[in-house]
Amino acid sequence: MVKLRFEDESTREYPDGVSLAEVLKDKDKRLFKNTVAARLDGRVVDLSTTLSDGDATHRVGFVTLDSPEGLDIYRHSAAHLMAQAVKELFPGARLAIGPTIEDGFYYDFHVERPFTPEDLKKIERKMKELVKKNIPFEREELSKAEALELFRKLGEDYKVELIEEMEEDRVSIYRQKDFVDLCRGPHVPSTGKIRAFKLISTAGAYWRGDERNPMLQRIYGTAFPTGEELDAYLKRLEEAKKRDHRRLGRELGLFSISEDVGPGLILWHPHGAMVRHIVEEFWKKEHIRQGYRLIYTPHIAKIDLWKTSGHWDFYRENIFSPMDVEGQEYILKPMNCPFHIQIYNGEIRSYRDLPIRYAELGTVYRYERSGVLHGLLRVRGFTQDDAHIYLRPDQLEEEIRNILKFTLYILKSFGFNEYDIYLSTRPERYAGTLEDWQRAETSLRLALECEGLSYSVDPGEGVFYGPKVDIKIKDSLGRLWQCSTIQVDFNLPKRFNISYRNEEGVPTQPIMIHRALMGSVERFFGCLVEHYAGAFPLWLAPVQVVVLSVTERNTGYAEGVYRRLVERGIRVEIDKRNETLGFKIREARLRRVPFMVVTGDKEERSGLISPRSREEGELGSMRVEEFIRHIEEQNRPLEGGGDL
RNA sequence: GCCGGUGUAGCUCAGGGGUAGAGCAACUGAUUCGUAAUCAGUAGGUCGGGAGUUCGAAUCUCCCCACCGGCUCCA
Repeated sequence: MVKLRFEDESTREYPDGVSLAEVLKDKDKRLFKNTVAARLDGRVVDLSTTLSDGDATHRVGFVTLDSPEGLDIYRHSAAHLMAQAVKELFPGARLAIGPTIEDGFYYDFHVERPFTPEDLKKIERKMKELVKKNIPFEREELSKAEALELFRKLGEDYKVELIEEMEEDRVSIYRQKDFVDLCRGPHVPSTGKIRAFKLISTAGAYWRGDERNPMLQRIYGTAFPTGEELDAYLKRLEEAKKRDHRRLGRELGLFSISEDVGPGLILWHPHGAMVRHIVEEFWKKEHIRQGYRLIYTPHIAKIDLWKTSGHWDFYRENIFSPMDVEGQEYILKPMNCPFHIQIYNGEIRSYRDLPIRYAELGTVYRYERSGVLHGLLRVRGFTQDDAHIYLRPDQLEEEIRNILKFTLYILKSFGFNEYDIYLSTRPERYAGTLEDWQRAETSLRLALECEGLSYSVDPGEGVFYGPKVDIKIKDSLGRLWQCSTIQVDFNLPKRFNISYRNEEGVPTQPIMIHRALMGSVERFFGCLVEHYAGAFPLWLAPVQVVVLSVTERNTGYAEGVYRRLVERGIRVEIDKRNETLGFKIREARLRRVPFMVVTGDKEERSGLISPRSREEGELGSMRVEEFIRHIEEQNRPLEGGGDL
């Protein structure tokens, strides 16, 4: 007999050899349909797992489709289903890996010819056939040697490679009829369990993500418990595309990229430029409040500066080719730091001067490979909201905490409350001493913890010159873009041999911190557009108010109202075209203007105006002064520009 | 850079070997209108660029360029 204790604390006994599926049917038949796996003594296992006598009582639970864990198992099984279909249609295909990802799964194959969109349809049809056949997922455990022999015989050399690197001596495989895959599992009981799925796209992907390896063909797909949920997901994707900053950038007159100018180079149109201007003004004001000194530096400089900094050695593939100036080589700057160092180095610094904080909206140019450009989010010329801080070791911890607070304050001011934080630690090749690194990593960690932030650690992903904290923001399709970055640098101070005089008057090397809060103005603005779906809050809106005349009779009155708003510094436009009010409102709404002011005969007679808000609709009639007060109250960053 | 896809009017898209179409936008005129599209007319394109096949190419082939989705890389 097997003794089981369920999650509801009830216990029951079953005969030896009972499977968890049978247990489930006995325990709760209704649950069966939605259950994909079981939890046995804390491990997630297949429902087909059989139990035999044991001294202890087993703890048993069930994993259902409505849990994230259950959905993940379900999607992983869908990936196997897809692989089975691919193998049936393309017997020469070799299997690589097929994990689940957020919202779906993929599988990588080595094939002679890349998949076409038609192939996807065929594969999808084959998957449906296999679902109808309701083929069981059968688990089998083998020794490593047996597994190697099996996959060698099958010609699955990627699997062989994976097994060879495994540390365990036993591995598990899953079979669906003739299809075999190396897999830890668990899986749903049979293909018939998989109900709603769709293959989304194909893409080339390097084996193990290394471009020196062969390129495999990846198929992305997704699966949901029901067709309705799948449709809802696909619809959500469509909706998200409407928030794409590239689309809104054109529709709202924010920016453009011209083939004649060159890829990755941004033309800021008046509305986009206005938002940028407001963002930059806010940024400067806040930096001055935080004790930064604003500086400006050139766009080109002699190449030697970059040789000294090490960028020419380490970063050359991203630097545009040098240009010849009177026999001297100059380059477009890919980074601002060497300039800031020059300014620091311009005079002798005392320990009393530190920390020195130089901030610049510094435009840099980097050669990015053509396939990686992406609207405003990945470009070849961009403006970093850069700063370099020179400080004594004893100041490191406090300064990092201040920077982190400042960063979060800036992000919050623009409405960003969701982001992913990463701490990247020491890589194999590094500059500076182990002690330096430990101190810097601890400071970064401590700062994150003091702010109560959850973060992931990217071990060994730090830059060679120091550890860093990055904050990434999601775009409308959930892709992450690194914006804020705080990097400790032990390298440049040494390379440029910068120093301050310590208390004994001895030249001492300061630590340098690079930091960008928004990352780059372009990327940040792109994220901002998607975050607000183009509907900027009042303080950022390029046009805050549009005055709408109802008929041509009212033009004069409308102009008067318009002038009064302009005089108060409100960003206002007037629409006195010979169009219906409905038409003008529609246009202003499509432009996401926060306020419209209707001025018709009625208003003219009473000397009032009828404002309409983007969010709340009609606000009723009021005096111009009252409306202005309303606007002025709301015309500020979300945090109100208060103290940190 | 690599894999796949796409490129037709300012925008969204149809057409698919016999020399180009719609809607919206633009322009002109009429209308003078009350909270998401008033009506009518006009104009607008060497079909991304180049080469080739052909009597004839926007359409077929090749090479480039740009964009889109991934991979790699990154703010």
